[in-house]
Amino acid sequence: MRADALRNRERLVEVAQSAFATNGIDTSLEEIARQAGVGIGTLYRRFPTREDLIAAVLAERYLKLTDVALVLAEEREDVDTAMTEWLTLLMEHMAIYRGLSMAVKEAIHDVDTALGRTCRGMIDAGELLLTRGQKAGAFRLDITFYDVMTMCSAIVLAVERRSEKPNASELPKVNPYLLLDIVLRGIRV
Amino acid sequence: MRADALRNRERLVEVAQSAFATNGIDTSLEEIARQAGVGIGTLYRRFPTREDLIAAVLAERYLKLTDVALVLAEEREDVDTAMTEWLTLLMEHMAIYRGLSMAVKEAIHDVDTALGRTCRGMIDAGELLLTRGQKAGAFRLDITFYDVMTMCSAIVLAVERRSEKPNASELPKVNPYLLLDIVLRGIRV
DNA sequence: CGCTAAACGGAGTCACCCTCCGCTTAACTT
DNA sequence: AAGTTAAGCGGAGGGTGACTCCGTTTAGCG
Repeated sequence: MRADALRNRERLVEVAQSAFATNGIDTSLEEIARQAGVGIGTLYRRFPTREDLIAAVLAERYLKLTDVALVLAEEREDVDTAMTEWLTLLMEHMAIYRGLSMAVKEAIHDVDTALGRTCRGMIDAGELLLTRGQKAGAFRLDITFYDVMTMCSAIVLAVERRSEKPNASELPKVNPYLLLDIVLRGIRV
Repeated sequence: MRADALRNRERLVEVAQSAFATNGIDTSLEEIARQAGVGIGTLYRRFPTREDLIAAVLAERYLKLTDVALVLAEEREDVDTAMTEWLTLLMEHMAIYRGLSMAVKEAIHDVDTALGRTCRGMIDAGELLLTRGQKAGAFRLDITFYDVMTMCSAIVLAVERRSEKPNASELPKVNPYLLLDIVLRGIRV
C-alpha cells in the first residue's frame, strides 16, 4: 500500500470515529470523506461498504473485549459474576455509537464481511463463558451464547434514543442494566 | 371529507397494507402512491408522516389486541399464563411487517402521534396484566410493563431478518419464543 | 529522470423524501 | 340546472445521500 493511501486510510478511520461518536453510525459517508479531506471515491475504494469502515473503527476496541472474556473465563472467579461483568461490558461497547447495535445485529449473519467476522469473534468469546457456566450448573442448557448476544444487542437497540427528540415523552427512561438483569435471571437454571 | 378523498384514503391504506407485508415498512411511499393510482401529494396530504400511514394500517388489529388483554386480565385465569399468552400475541403482532418493531420502538416516545398513541394503548393494556400479576406475587415489583414491552419489541427487532440474505450464514436461527421464555423467567419473583 | 501501476477525486446517476402550487371537481346553494 | 368555491388532486422540483466510473495525478521503483 502506497504511503499516501495509508495516510488517507488512517485519516478516514480517525474522522469516521469522531463522526460516528457525534452523529451515530449512519452519518453521511460523503461528509466523512469531506472532513477527511479526500474524495468520496477514495473512501469507497478503501472501504467498499459502510460496514467495512465500522469494522475498521472498532477493530482494536473489540480485540480488547475478547481478551477480557478469555481472562474472565480462565480466572477462578464465580461464573455468574464473570458473565454479568462481561455482558455489561459487551452492552456498553455496543452502545458507544448510536446505530451500532443495529449494524451488529445485521452483520452477525454475514460470514464474509469484516464486521461479521468481528461479531463472530464476540460470540466465540462469550460462548466460553457460557459453557463454563453451564458445566458449573449455573446456566440453562437449552440456550447458546448466540441467544444471549442477541438479547444484549436487542436491549441496546431498544434503549437507544434517536438523536432529536422534539416531543420527548414523560415515559420513564428504560434502564438497560435492569433489562440485563432480567436476561441474566432468565438464563439461570 | 369528500367522497373521492375517502375513496383514495381507503385505497392507500389497502395498498400500504400489502406493500408493507411484502416489502416491509420501509417501502417507498412513492411506490405505494403509484400502486394506489394517486399522486404522491395526495398520500402526503392524508398521511403527513410514514407513521400516520402505519398507524392507519394497524388500527383495527391493535384494537383487538387491547381487547384481548382486558379479557385476559378479567378472566380468573392464572396470571402467569395470561401474561405469557398476551406477550406471545404482542410479539407476533409486532412481527407481521419487517421494520414494524423498529417503528414501534421509535414511536413509543412520541406523545402526540397516531402511532405513538397506539403504542401507549398497548402499554396501558399490558400494565393491567402486569400489576395483577405483581399483586398476586407472581412478578417482580421493580419493573414496569414499559420494561417488558421494550424487551418484547427488542426481541422481535433482533430476530427480524432483512429482506435479501446473499451470504446466509450457518448460524442457528434464533427462536423468539425461547427469548420470550428467558424474559418471562426473568420477570418472575 | 522516466515510467507505470496505484491512487485520486468529483461529476454523474439513481432512488427516495417531501413541498408547493396551479388545476380539477364534489357537492352545496339558489 | 347552473353557479360557486373550498376541498382535493398530482406531479414537477429541490434536497440529500449512496455508489460508480473514468480521466488525471503521483508515489516509488529501476
